[in-house]
Amino acid sequence: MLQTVQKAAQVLRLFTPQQPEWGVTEVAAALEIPKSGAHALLRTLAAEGLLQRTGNGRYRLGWTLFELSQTLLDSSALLRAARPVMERLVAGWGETTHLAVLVDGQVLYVEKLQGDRALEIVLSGVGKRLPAHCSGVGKVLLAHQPWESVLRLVAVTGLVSFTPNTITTVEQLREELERVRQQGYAYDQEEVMVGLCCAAAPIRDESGHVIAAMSLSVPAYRFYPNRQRLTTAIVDAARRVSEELGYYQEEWTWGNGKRSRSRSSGLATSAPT
Amino acid sequence: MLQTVQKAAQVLRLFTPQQPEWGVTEVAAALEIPKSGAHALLRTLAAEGLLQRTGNGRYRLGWTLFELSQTLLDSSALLRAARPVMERLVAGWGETTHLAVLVDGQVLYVEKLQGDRALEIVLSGVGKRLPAHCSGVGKVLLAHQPWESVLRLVAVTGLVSFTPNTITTVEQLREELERVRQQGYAYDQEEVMVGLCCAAAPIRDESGHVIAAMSLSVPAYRFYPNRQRLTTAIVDAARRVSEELGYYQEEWTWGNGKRSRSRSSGLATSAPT
DNA sequence: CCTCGAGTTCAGTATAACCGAACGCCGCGA
DNA sequence: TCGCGGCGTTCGGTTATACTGAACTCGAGG
Repeated sequence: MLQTVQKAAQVLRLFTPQQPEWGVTEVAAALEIPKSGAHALLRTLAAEGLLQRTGNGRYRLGWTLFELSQTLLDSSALLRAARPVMERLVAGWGETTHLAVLVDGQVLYVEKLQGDRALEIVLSGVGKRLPAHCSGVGKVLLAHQPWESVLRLVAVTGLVSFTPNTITTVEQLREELERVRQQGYAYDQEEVMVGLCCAAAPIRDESGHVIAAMSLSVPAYRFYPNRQRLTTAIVDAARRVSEELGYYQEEWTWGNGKRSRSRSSGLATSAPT
Repeated sequence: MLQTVQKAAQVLRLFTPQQPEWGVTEVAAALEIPKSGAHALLRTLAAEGLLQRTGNGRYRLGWTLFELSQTLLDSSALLRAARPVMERLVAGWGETTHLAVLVDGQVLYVEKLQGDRALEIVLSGVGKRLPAHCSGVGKVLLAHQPWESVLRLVAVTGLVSFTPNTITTVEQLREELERVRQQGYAYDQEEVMVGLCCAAAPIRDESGHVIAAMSLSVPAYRFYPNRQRLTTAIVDAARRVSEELGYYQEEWTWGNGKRSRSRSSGLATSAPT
């Protein structure tokens, strides 16, 4: 691993909405490296356009990052496939849907469409991160990670509690992730915010790997009466996106030696309990 | 300068909408470095989330870039200040406005709002780059760069010709930039596409540096009759954004020893010819 | 079954990154 | 007005680091 590049990436990650501007001394202190080293990193990153210098010798994120991000979005089959499905979901239910991916153990929200009947969800926002153990999308994504990496990240970040329903022990988490993996969807039953529930399902790429998760967020009083229908809706929507990405459920039917794919069927393998 | 970080940034810049996926060998060939070096770069960048591995050992841009870009946009005073002004501009004229910055000698479009009477401009798009010598925003941005850097970039990229009106010689460019700097705005008179014109003006930050440019793009047959009004409109809009960023025109008025700022006046210093 | 091309690994060597100290600059307070 | 403190910046010797090219593994295609 190239340590210099690691340092550079660490520098980039320092820049947050809370502190979008850093000086040499601050960076040096944050990364615990000598000032001259921090200086070299900042200068180089700025020369490459990943950072920009402000007038007073401090640094902010650079427009090249914006350009790269647009390239990513342009070429992202995931977003292209998910957006129309999410729009239909919002149109049908009037609730809010999220699309999220996992980035080093945390949930990163990639897209968010709000319905007209939806309540304003402040916590989640496009480009924002949240811990993974407490949301529907987070549990779906964790459930399809190797258990050791889940343990590792729990060891680092811990299981922060938001509501009485938040999962706080490793044993609870293990059971929940096992259940989520088996049934093919996850619920968030007021685990991150009282009164807010959601149902989430995994999205797979052509090779079957879970690369994202989709959810419908619903107020608790509308969630519990409609849990069944919500479940089939989100699972079906996620499966449709997966199919768009080239993934087909592994239920092959053999007819005269040539196998064919079954492209539909609501919840054939994983029916809600 | 840290060469390793430079290499890493070069790797990131390889990823384009045209080729959003790269393998080790391809990167090694593109950067003219041995395979093992390219391998180390890609692995490290992927471990840091700036890239992601696809199933087949190739690489795409990573979601961390999306996150960083969102942080940039969130904390960008420029966009926050410019967006409402651009919306009013579009509402009033029904034409398309662009907001652009300069990133290593090229124009990067940061925001684009289309009016209802506007023609579809395919070339410009949010997150896309174009050469700077042929567009209104480009000439505005170049005009406020040191002339040596302009020369350097011309030496590298050349002055590509798009239409008969495109500037193609250094002498033309020097004169035009001088004029643009003096009068405080630039025109694009069918220099990038026949039938398409625009008027552009600079946006300055608190210290007076030109950090962006704004433009109104108009079909030629609507541009020439309305050039005066278009000019005042875009210059005024850009000045309003600059003021929002903390910049005030250097026309001080002295009253009883205490100086006060003059915040308005359409085109006091730079009247259209 | 063989080949080709891809990604990956490894160990020696040259070099590029690291470091601490010293410099110049600006703003703040005396 | 002067002096101080903190900042970003520069510099050259030392060491650890990144570079290199050859060898290895794996899969796809013929």
